[in-house]
Amino acid sequence: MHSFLRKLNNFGALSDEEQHALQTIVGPSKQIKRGEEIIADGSSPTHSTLLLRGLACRYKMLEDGQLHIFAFQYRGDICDIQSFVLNEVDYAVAALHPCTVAPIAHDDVKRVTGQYPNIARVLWRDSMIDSCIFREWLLNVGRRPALSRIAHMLCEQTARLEAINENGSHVVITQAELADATGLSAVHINRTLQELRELGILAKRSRPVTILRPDKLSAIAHFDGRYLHAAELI
Amino acid sequence: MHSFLRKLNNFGALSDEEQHALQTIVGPSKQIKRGEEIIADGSSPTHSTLLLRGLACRYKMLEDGQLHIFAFQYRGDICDIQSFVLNEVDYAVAALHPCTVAPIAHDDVKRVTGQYPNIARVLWRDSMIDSCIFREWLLNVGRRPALSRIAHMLCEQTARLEAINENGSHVVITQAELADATGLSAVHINRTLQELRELGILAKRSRPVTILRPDKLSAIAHFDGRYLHAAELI
DNA sequence: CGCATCATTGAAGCCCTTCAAGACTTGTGG
DNA sequence: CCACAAGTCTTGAAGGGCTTCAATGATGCG
Repeated sequence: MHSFLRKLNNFGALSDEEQHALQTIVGPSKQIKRGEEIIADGSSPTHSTLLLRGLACRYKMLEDGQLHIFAFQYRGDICDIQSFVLNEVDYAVAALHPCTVAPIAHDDVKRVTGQYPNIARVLWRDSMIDSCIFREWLLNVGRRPALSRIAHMLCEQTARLEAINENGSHVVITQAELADATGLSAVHINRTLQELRELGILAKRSRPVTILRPDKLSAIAHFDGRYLHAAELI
Repeated sequence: MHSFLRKLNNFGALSDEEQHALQTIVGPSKQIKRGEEIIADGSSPTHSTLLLRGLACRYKMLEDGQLHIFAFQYRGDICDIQSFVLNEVDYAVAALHPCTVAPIAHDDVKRVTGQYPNIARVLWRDSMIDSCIFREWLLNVGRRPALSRIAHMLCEQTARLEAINENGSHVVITQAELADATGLSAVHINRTLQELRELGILAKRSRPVTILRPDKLSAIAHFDGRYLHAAELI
């Protein structure tokens, strides 16, 4: 049913009963417009938010107005399980495309995880995969030159689309958003994408970003998708 | 007793019974020499490792031999709770100073978390704080110029020393290690530290790094320590 | 079919890197 | 207590990757 169930269940082998328990705590869905904020920075929501459709990002606003995106969220992702565990979020979530979201009340999560340790384990595991991705991004931003860095970002997003069975879909992220996520300037993103096109790795047309040679892209990025822990999903 | 208990207990208000359960699963401690590896990248340990004394770091080795440090660990930290939740670690842990460590068997963690949901919650919470720190580092590396970036790193490490009641202690991290953690070159770390000294923020002597004006350092770093979720500890 | 969004381009320059050598510090053994 | 080695810090010079600014061109939606 819910894509998040499929995702969570891949890890911990949830029983039917556990799956049912999880299904019943998902609240009524809601539409969010492109560009709208889903969760405000510094807020203490009483529910976590499940993304059912669309593309969202988690980001922080810096003191000088700069934006930094540190996660892209696809359907099935719980955008702020953190607010359950830590009560407060230290980031914001916004819709990059029109989204459908649904709330999961913290009280319900508490009850269900108390009753079924396996559910707690599976949610914990899901949030640890988030951590793996953060670390990989840290490496990416801290160490790799622009060409590899952007290649890596494209590889990851493609892998994540594949993991939710949207193989046909292209990465639809603007150059400005890519810049905010990689810590590069939009201008340099543009020039580097052109370089990838000239290498025959990306299609000439700039939108959507179309990967012609995933093998070469992975090689440039030194991409090893194991950190996504999504092997089971493909 | 164990410093990790004090740390965990600050969050979730563990009962005496729960604290006792946690205490009993800590295995016999072991000494690790400076520079020695504590956990190997890619390994699947059957226990997680608790740091009881010393300074360790988590890091990844890049394809070209570059090192990237993405976390410093102090006493009380569980270096790889991830291996419990995800079975495999995708990083290595090494001792930067002589360390004392103790194992916590995964089987015991599984038993105890199953029996006491509150313990699961508290461990989960601890690993989420890790995530908060990763995100902050991501921001730091991705966006801030060298001066702010290094200032931020110094602020964080000082705050963490204070959180474990080692106020008197100075940050004892070499310039090369700082470089590996901030994604800057060792040469530039050196020049930027000199700049901080000339500003009167750090003491003239280079070792140990001595902060004379924490207020100015925080201001340059735009440091807001709330993401450490250690307020209760100070 | 007009307007907003997104992508592209050129020029100038700075922040940071790399390389390579030398000075200082610290700990260890004689 | 001194000598030596290893580790750490410092310095200079040259250069490159990326940024900023500012303007123009393309795209696509209502």
